[in-house]
Amino acid sequence: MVIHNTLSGQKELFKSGTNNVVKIYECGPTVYNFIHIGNARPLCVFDSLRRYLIYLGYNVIFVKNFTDIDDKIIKRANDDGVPWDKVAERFIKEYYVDARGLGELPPTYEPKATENIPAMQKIIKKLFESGFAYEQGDGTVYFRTRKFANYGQLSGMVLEDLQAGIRVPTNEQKEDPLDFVLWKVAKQGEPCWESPWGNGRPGWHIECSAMIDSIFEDTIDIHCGGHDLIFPHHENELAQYTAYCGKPLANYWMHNGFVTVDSEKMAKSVGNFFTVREVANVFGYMPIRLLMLQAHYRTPINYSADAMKQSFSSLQRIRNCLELLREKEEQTTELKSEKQPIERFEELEVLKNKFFCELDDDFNTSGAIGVLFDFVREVNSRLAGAKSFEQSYIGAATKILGDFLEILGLDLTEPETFEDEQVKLLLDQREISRANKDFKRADELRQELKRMGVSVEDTPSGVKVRKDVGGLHFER
RNA sequence: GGCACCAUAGCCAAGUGGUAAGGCAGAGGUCUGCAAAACCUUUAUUCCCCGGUUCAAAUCCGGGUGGUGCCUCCA
Repeated sequence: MVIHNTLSGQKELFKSGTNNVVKIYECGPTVYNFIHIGNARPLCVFDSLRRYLIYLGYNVIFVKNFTDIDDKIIKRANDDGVPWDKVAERFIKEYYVDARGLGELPPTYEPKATENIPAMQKIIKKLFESGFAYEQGDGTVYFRTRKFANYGQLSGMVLEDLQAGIRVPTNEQKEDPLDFVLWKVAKQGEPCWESPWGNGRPGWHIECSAMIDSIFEDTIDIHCGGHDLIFPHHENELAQYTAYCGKPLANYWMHNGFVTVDSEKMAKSVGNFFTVREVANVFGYMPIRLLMLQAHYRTPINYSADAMKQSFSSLQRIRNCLELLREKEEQTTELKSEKQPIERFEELEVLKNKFFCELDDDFNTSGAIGVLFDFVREVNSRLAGAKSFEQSYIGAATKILGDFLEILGLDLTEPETFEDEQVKLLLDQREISRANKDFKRADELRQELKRMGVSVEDTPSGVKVRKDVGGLHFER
């Protein structure tokens, strides 16, 4: 497998650590709000990467943190009039709802910043000893950026070309405008922890370095996150970690492209964001996941309600194929009592190999999904034309398709349910009309159901009901 | 100013030297009471523009055009 390493700017052959262990760290959310569609992208992409590595037989240790102390959390707490830790607690809970909904496997470890303060202080102390850290009068501690020779190696930035303060006013306290905060002095009424430099709280960048150090105790294999984290966040993490222990922080750096709205970055600060929750309430979680994986992870994705509809419809095609396989499977087991061993079918094996070739090339999920649809066509056409059901073919196809979906994290097992009494009533009425050969009335009822977002199919094995994309409206 | 990135059909989107995957939407056909699903056929003589290299370019090189991100909040 080759992956694009931000550090080198090139695709590199992926090599794991000893004993097939792969250590991955993803920068997790700052928990001050619901996650938005943009946040969903690294979540889906790197979860699928993890799933693929597991499939390949690696022992993956996956760590994702919660930034549970931060300016924005404090602000939200003040705005809402609740304690800051209650804000964090609340949105961690909400995060879990969305993360599990999107099909993320629970990370191996989910450290919280507030539970790793000693680990951060340990690093800062060491940086003081080696002269990389300095304290200003009020108790704020900074990192001496220019002392770290390789600063800029990840982002390709050259110190002289950086325009400090172009976006945020520079701080006069710093020796150099490019220095960044390791430890912030506590302001009146803000949460704080004791430290040798007085009461305060950690800077943002130190959190991740410290959590990686305390959990992995060594260079990790893959560090991933959004493209916007390359500079300064990951650059700073890398600098302070290497200054601290002399080792690289990660062997491979992977960064996903943005989700945009009208070609503009989706961000909470811009206000053009859609939360995962509100979109999932209309379309469901899996169409969001498919949308995230349908483009290569490094290219931008433009979010729109139309894109969600397309994704929803695409997913139905896969779901139909799964259901077809399931139905045929049920029919065959009636004919044959003994399970046959899974055979290999040349045409299926070819597609299976193509699928993995795509993923092996810088985790090209877009190409892989293209192969998945080729696979769906192959299965559909084979089963549609089959006079007698071939149990071994169905078994093989079900297994391979199941593996594809497992790797992509697309869970289509949940049946679509219609608890609506009105829907049930109309369906019953339609069946009565059909039984009486009153097809005009039956067709009217089908039209009415469609307007309600329910599509009705008459099949030899009975009436099939499902959500209709025409019934999905996303309004703000 | 520096760094990074993007432009492929009505829409979404792979493809980085060998003659344009896949999905959605549309059209015609098979099947169906009619539909739907599924299958078959069909939808880009061409990949933002202009040069160049090559037997061969969406792909490499040079120059444009349009758009985006980062430069201490950000996935």
